[in-house]
Amino acid sequence: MERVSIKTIAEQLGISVTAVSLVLNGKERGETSGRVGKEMAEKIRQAAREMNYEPNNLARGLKMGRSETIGLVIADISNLFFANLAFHIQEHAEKFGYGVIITNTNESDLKMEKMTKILERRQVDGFIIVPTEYGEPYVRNLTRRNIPVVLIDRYYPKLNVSAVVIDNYKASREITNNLVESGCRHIGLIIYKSALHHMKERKNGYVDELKDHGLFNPSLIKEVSYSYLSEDIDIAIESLLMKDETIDGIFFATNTLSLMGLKRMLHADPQALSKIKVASFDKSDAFDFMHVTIPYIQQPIPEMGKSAVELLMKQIKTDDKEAVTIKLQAQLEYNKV
Amino acid sequence: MERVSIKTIAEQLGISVTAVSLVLNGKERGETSGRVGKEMAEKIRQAAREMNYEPNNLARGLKMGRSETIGLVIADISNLFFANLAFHIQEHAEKFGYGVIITNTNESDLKMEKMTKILERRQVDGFIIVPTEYGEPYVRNLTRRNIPVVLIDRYYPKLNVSAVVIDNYKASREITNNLVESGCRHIGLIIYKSALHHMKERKNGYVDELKDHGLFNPSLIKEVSYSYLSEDIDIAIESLLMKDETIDGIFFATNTLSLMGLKRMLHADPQALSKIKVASFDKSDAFDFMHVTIPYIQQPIPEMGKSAVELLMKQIKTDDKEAVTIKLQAQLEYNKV
DNA sequence: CTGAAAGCGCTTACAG
DNA sequence: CTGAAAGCGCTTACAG
Repeated sequence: MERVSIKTIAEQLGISVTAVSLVLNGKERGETSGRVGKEMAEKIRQAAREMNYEPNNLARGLKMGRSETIGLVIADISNLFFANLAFHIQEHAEKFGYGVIITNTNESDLKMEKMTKILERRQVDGFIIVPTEYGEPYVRNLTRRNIPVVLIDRYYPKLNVSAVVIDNYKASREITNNLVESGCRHIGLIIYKSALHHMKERKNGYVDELKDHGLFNPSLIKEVSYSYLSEDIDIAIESLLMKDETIDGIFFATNTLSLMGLKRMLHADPQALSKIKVASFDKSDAFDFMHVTIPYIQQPIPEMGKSAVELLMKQIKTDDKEAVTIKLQAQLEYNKV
Repeated sequence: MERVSIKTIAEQLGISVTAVSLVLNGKERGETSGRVGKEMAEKIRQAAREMNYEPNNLARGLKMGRSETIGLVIADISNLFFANLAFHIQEHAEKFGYGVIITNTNESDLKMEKMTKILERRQVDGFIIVPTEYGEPYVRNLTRRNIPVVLIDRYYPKLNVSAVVIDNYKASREITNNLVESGCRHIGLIIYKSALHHMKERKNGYVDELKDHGLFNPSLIKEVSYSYLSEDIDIAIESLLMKDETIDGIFFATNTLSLMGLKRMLHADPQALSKIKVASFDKSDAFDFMHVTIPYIQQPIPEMGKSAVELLMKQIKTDDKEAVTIKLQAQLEYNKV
C-alpha cells in the first residue's frame, strides 16, 4: 500500500505527470497550458479513482505559494462566544476549500505573538484574529508585510486593518436605555478593566446614556481584571449589593461576567433579581432559567464569521489590501421567561 | 521585503544551504551529518535573526513526510463539552510542537468521511476523532493504512483502534444509584436514540442498576433523535411529566439533553424540580442556578485531551501501532446550591 | 569542517 | 495534443 502520487499514476499509464496534473485539476482544456485528449482524460480520472489517489496539499501549497489555510487566533475556544464564532468561520471557510487552524491566546499578548509566528511558519494564507490587549504590534507586524488579516469582535482604532465588529457603543446605549425605560435609576456596570477599544465603547455607551438621563454615578462602575476574575467579581457584586442599597439595575459587559455575576448575586441574595434588573452583552444558557426578563445584546455570530471569511478571501485572492471595517447590527433580545 | 529562505541566508553569507539548515536545526554537531564551525554557526544564527527568517513548515513537512499537524474531527465545536476537549487537545499538542486543524461533523457520518479525506490531503500526521454513528468504515479505512488514529469520548467496540474514554456503564450505574439512594422510585431516562456504544452503555448502566433495585420500567426510557432534538425532547418531557404522575427522577444522558430538558420541564411546571430529582451526564452552566441539588457525571476533560494527544504521539513517533484503550475515571459531582 | 546534489509531490511555462 | 524540465523551500546521504 504505497503512497500514490501523480507520478505513480503517470507511470502506470505510461504518460507524463503534466497530463495527470492537468486533468486532475480540471485544466485539460486550458488556453495557455496544454490540452489532453478526451479519452486520455477519462482514463486518468479512472486510474486516480482506482488507485485511491489523494493529492498532497503540502506539495501543492509549496509550489503555489498558497496553503489554503486560515489561521484563527482567538482568546479561548472553550468560551461559548468564541466557539460559536469558530464554528461559523470554519463552516464558511470550507466553502472556499479552506481549512482553519485554531489557536488560543488566553487574552495574552505574548501568546498572540507566539501564535501568529507559529501560524506564519505553517504558511497560512491569512489570519482572522480576535486581538488581545496590547497585541497591536503583532498585528501591525503582519499587515506591514502585506499578509492578509481580518480582526474580529474587536479592533485597534489606530490601526488600519480590516475588521468585523458590531457597534458596541450603540448596543451599549440601547441596552442601558432599556434598563432606564423599565424603571431603573441606579444602574451598575460590571466590565473588564481593559484598554481594548470595544470595552471602552461599551463603557462609554453606558456612561453617555445614563448622563443623558441624568442618572450617571461613576461609583457604580466596577472594573474587574481578567486575571483575577472570580475574586474581582465577588468584590464588585458585594460592593454593589451591600454598600449601595439603592441599586436597581446591573449591566454586565460580557456573557462570562453575567454568568459569574449572577451566580454571585443569587448566592448573596436569592431574591436579588426581584429587586435588581439585570442586562448583559451576549446570551448565557442560564438566562432561560431566571424567572425575570433579562435583556441582552445578541451579536450576529454567523454573519460575523461569514463576513470575516469573505473579507479575508478578498484580500487573499486579489491584491486589494484596502482596510474595510464592517459594523454589523446587534439585536436587543430577551430570554424566555 | 522578499521572502527570506534558507537559500537567502546562504547566499548572503556565501556558504551552502546545508550549513544553514544544519545550524538552524541545531544539528551542527551531528554524528552522521556534517558539522559546522562554532563561529560560522553563530554567524548563521545571527543572520537568521537579523533577516527575520521563519522556516517554511510546508517545505519541511513535504521533505520529512511529517506535517506536525493533528487532524481533530469532532461533532460540533460549539458544544461546550467538545470545545473544552478541543482546548485541552490543543494546549497539549502545542507542547509537542504540533498544530491542530479542527473540523466538525455535526454527527454526520458523511461529513466524517469528507473531513478525514480533507485532513489526509493536508498530510496530518494523525487523527483524534470523536466518531459518529455509522462512521466505523471511515476509521477503519485510516487504520488499515496504518495512519495513526485515536478515538476520543466514544469508540467502536469491534474496531481495534486506540481510544480514550470513560467507563460510561459504571458512571451511569453510579448516578442512577445516586437517584435511587435519594429516594427516587420512578426514574425516567432521556437519551439519544443511537447505535453508538457509549450511549448504549449509558442506557445499560441505568437499566441494570434499576433492575438490581427492582425499579426498572422500560416505558420510562425516552429516546430522542439528534435530528429532531427539540421536538423529541418536548414530547419526551411531556410524556414523562404528564402521563406518568408518579415520576420522581429523570436522568439526562448528556448536557445538551439536560439543558433542553430542564427548560422544557420548568416551562411545563415551574415547581417540577421540587417533585422530580434530576441527574445528568456532564455539567451545564444552568445547574448552578437551580435551587435543588443536581448530581452529574464530571468527565476528566483535561486528562482525556492529554491522554489522546500522548497516545497519538506515541503512534506517530514510533511504529508501535498497537491499539490501547484508556478508560479514565469520571467523578460524580454536584452543583452548588 | 563544508558543499553539491537529489528528492519530497506538486504546477506550469516552454518546447515540440 | 503531449512531455521534459524547472522550481517551490526544505533535509540529508554522499563526497570531498
